[in-house]
Amino acid sequence: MMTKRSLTIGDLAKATATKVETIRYYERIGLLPAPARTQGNYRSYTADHLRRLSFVRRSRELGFTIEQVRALLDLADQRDRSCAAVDAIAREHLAEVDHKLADLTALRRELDEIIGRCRHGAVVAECRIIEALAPTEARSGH
Amino acid sequence: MMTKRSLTIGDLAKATATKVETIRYYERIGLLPAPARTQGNYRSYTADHLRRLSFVRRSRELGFTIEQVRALLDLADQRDRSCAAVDAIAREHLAEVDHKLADLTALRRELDEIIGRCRHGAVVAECRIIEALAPTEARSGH
DNA sequence: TATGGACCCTGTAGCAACTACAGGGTCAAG
DNA sequence: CTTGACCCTGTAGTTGCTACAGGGTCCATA
Repeated sequence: MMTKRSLTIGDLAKATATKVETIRYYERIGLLPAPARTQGNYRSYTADHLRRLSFVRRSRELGFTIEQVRALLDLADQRDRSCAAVDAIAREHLAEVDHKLADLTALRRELDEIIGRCRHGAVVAECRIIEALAPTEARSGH
Repeated sequence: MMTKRSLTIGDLAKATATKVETIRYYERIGLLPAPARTQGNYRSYTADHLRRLSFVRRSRELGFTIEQVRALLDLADQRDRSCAAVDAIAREHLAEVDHKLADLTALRRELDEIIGRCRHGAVVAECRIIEALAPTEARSGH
């Protein structure tokens, strides 16, 4: 297959499953270099832009923050530097993900427990879910 | 123990581990009713406010959105209505949490796999993590 | 009585990471 | 030559707060 000489912002959007507005946003915050313009002032992207945007999107999918992506891009550009810094960012992110997973798992358990308590008492006044949400010492009635 | 007649916003903040600004924010968006004011124009809260704010905080801790909390509060106020709607909101939220958990678990696995690939090749040019972030068809070299 | 510090007030701007307009211009097909 | 799909800039909205700035109030102590 042959590669197109240049891409419009719409082409790039389609190729990376990104919204046009998001691409412009990435340019504004300096994550994607500003491309050349056509006579009509349209952005004209190259294969390099496509590579870079693909990298950004993949990293974002994996939950890296914009700042982490920025750091990864900087590192990726310095091809003679040690890989250790890249590893560190990825491991740090993994730790964050593990933390979130633990939080979410605990929350899930609690929510499940609360829902399980629901005896489908006819009315809200006897609803065990509502009771569970109202902290003990603030509960009315007793 | 005896209950105080009224609470300042600071008292309420301490009692519910909420920032003062957050309480004012809840009032602004209509989640907490505007309390009476003192001569000096200070907010003067009652035990009802404390109960309601506690409910809000607990719900937020469990990951309900503001709009869900609003719905739960409305339902909690209509004490003669069926408990089914409360149950529905809670179950919907549980489904969302499960979905997030699944996403995060998949992401974790992928991230772990990518990091595991790192052979600590001396330089970024050979970094398997960077390679993994650059999608296959956009990878340079082949 | 003055004053200091802790508290309170309003209003607005900032955060992350986009998304969604409004109000235009450009371009290719028919 | 017009229609419709695309592109442009700039700004405001989203969620759920948080953080000021620039004031006012209250109370205890010197």
